[in-house]
Amino acid sequence: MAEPRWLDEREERAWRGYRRMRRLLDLELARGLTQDAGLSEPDYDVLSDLSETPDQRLRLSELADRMLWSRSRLSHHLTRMQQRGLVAREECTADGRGSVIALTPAGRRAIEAAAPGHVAAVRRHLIDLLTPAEVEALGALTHRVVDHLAGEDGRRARPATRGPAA
Amino acid sequence: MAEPRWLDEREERAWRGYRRMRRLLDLELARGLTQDAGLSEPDYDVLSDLSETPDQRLRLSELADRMLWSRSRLSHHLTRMQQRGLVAREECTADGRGSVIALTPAGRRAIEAAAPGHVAAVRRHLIDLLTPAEVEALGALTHRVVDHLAGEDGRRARPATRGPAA
DNA sequence: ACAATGTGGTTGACATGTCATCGACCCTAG
DNA sequence: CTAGGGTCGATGACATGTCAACCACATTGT
Repeated sequence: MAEPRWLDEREERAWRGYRRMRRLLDLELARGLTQDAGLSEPDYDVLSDLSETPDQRLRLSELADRMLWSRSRLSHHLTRMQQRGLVAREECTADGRGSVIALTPAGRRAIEAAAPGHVAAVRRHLIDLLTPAEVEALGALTHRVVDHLAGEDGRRARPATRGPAA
Repeated sequence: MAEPRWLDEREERAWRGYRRMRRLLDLELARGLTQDAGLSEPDYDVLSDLSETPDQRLRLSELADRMLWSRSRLSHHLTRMQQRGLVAREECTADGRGSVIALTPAGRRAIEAAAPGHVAAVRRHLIDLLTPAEVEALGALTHRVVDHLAGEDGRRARPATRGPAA
């Protein structure tokens, strides 16, 4: 691999734009969330995924898989959220090792309070700046990349250690 | 703000896709970098920005601004990179407070060794999966978002404290 | 039944990022 | 020239994420 195909001007522009957008958008959304809801983005994601579930509760590993987090990270984060009363750990009847994470009433209140402002921010700083065609293209392109990464070589890219690669 | 405009199906798809892509792509690129160059993504970014500069050196705050990092974060990170011999801190003749960050020979070797593989990975996992039209669209859309965030309300979204917004 | 092995989750040590603060220095007004 | 106020960068305390064990339980084969 002496000389690879470097990025041409357009590709470079897309790549740099992506990185910059990533950073700025993150800062802005995080700022909004903490400011008017006292939540971090990770907090929001956890609460959001939990609240979308029929029973308001999920096995830790199920939640970790959905979020693409390592179990370790999630466990640490849940400990902190639990101390703030946003979630609760329950025993798993089906599997003695397991841990079921449940949204508490306070957690539900927090996500319901945060969601409108957060969605509005996502619109204001991203979605509403795009044409319908661009929204469509972004959806298509990101899903293609995700499928690619989750497929073929995706086993290596997982946060959790699950690969049969030893 | 009782009931905001929630995201419709397409918007939701784009937003979720973006978040997932973000996470998976990051994991994969970071994995590649550490594996075959012993660098983290932040390391790579620092070295990359430094190496693109005519003199291989930049003022700390100039570098921080380009990277959209806080000076504090950069200072901490540079301390670690300095200990590994990748960069050096030099005194700034023009401003006694200032600090000039220089790429060391080892740093240059590291970035040159890492770049081909990294670019190849960016191609393999992103750019080459996109049609030319999508590359173009991604460039356009990200830049529009960046301009929006860096402009109007961008002063608030900066990592460094610089805004006259008090 | 029970050893061997695998999996779910937690934990501690450590790497990294954030925030507030500080000392050193620059700049401008008087 | 010098006092006041700002900026540059470093630092310490703390929040967060990663990695490698580890324990408890489940599962499998015999």
